Amino acid sequence: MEASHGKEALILKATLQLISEYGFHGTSMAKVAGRAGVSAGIIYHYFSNKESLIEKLYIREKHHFINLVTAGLDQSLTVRNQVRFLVRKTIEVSVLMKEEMMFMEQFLQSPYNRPEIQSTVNAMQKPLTDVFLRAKKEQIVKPLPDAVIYMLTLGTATKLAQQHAEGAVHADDELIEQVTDACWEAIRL
Amino acid sequence: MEASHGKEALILKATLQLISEYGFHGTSMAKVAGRAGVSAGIIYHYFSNKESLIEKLYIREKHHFINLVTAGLDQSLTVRNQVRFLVRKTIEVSVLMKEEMMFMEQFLQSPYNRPEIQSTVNAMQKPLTDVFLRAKKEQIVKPLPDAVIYMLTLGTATKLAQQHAEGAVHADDELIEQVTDACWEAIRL
Amino acid sequence: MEASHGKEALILKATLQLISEYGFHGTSMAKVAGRAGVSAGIIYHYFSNKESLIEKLYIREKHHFINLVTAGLDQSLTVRNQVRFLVRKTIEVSVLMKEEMMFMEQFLQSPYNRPEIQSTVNAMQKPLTDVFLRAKKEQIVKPLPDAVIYMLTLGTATKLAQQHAEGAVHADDELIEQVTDACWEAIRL
Amino acid sequence: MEASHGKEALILKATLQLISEYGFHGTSMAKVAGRAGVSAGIIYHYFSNKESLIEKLYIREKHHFINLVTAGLDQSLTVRNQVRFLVRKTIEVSVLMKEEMMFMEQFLQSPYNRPEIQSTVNAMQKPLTDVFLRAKKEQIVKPLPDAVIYMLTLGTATKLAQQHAEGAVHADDELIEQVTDACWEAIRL
DNA sequence: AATGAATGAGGGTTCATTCAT
DNA sequence: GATGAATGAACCCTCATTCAT
Repeated sequence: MEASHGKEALILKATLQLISEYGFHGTSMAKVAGRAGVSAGIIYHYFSNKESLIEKLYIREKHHFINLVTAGLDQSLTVRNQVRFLVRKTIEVSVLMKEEMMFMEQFLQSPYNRPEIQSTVNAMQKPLTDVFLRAKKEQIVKPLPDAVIYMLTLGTATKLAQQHAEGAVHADDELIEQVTDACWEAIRL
Repeated sequence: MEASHGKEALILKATLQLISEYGFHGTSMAKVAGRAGVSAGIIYHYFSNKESLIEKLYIREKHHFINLVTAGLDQSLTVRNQVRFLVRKTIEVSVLMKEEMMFMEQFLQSPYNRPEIQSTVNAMQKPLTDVFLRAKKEQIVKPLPDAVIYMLTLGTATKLAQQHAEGAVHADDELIEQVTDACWEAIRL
Repeated sequence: MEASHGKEALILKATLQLISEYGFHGTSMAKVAGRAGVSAGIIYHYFSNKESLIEKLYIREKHHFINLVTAGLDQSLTVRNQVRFLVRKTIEVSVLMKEEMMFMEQFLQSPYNRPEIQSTVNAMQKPLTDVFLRAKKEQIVKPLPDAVIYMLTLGTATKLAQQHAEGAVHADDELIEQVTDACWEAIRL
Repeated sequence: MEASHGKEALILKATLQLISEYGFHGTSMAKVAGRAGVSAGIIYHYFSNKESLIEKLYIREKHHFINLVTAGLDQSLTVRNQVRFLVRKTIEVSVLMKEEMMFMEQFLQSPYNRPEIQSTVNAMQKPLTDVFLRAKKEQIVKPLPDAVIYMLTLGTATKLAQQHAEGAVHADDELIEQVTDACWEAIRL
């Protein structure tokens, strides 16, 4: 019963791995099939084309990522602490989901990215962005454009995980706490 | 002698434009030749292959970028103000050099990037990184790993320019000053 | 027993429609299955392969077509009027059976056509060709090869229907009568 | 000097042969390359894609065909005799250009055919169609739609050549004369 | 120095057919 | 009888690179 969907999952997993390893350019449908242990043709049974395969993978991974980051978000905390929670969690989850993060970063700069996709993602991110909006409304963070606020916090968090993945730094608990501090200092009023 | 370098420059310029417009995947050697107004074959007279062409372009643009950012760096300023100068200048230059920035960002995540190239770049960046090292030594910024310090300042500065290029924000003088502040707050002790 | 033939008929009908709409090249077995509302696999229960499906469809449609054209052929008429009857009827039926005609025309020029199939068809056409043979024997039409006689009459009749289908002409009763005249003039002695 | 164009001609020739032998469906670009003795890639240096290759071939062959048919058309003849000349010549040329005729016939029913192409062809055919228009104006042929007139003459002429190619009849001088007669009888007033 | 024709491997995709269920 | 997932060969096309001119 889940065997029928097993193949679709294998294809998605293989795509994720290959793109994180070799990039979009180095990931052909034939390689995906090979890594997934299926024939090339069957991919088109589950996905209408390469673009659709990659889009669906992106949406799925982004969804998963957001779920992990917002899981355990405690609304009874102060907004300040909710912001810090989200930054810290973004780093932690990004560090753990190395392949997924590399894929998602690459996607953003690939020709597969389209405004409609980011609209979909923005809608999914609402639970997350709401916290930052509230912080701005309560005037505990600077009155900067939303995009700048996210860049200074979640963007930085993601970048730290990238540096960790590249081996440039080691993101242990202490460093994660320090960077969470730094992000907060960047936006606090 | 100059004529021959003229053609090399045309090729590099065409490559830069095309990659910033269409990405690596959408930039074939034939298109480069077409845009540069030269034959496809002659590219291989100046560059041994596509990889080499793109590497040389990256090094050249990075060099140019660093020169522009560090130009006018006043050693008589306080270290704090030198740091702020570099952050502000990084934003300003990045905003002006849109195509170059997009190319360099794409390069970093492309399969053309290699550790040796980043070593070369790191050497070029010494005048720039020295300022940050001094700031750390003088204990006016947090004792974070160098990579993290750069990420929180120059990385953020670059990212702001990207957002500006995408139209997500408008990087006017006021916003540039605010983000420079934010970066400084992130790393100051 | 009837239910099973119902599915076979659906498949044949879908094939006819699709080929008349999109041609042989644009008609995949998957599309046939979709249009017929059956699974792709079941087609191979009724037909051993695509070639066989198309052959059977051709024979069936040709048979149907000949039946319609020869229905009502009155042996008590003069041979001249029997010939004219057949020409007129060929035009009329062809105009009405647009899809079937387009399919049969395409079949003739496709790689699915084979001499054996035309032999089978020729046998079916005997009631029709007999009239022309008698006309030749009675020396009321020119002593041309049979194939030429058919070409000048039935071939032309079919072509008129094609032009009608393409919209190049409008085959109303008057034009049908005129072309019937023309065909007769072409072969009469 | 003509060597550079030699390859384009080889490709066109190979395409013509293969389509006349195996039809559109049986003629892959790889087979064309093989038959022409060139690599598959070079075809796209001369033609932007398969569609363009086939279109250009069709236009070229049609042009050639019309030139041969109208060559030697004597305006000092009576219109009746000019019509007969064109019919006879159409048969003769079609019989000689077997491959070209089969290709052109297949093209008409292929998905590569488009209204714009037929417009282009119609313009080329003007010297030919003008003769028939004059015959209608002089009221020596029936007042039938142009398309029907062409069908009854040139269409039939072409069909005879097809039958000859298939071996159904042998189009010798006598038969050609007889069919020319028949076509004339079909349309004369 | 310079051209652009030529190659051939590899790209994404389609499709007739098979087979476990 | 019936399904539709699965295969794999073939399809059209692109591209970095080479080489005769």
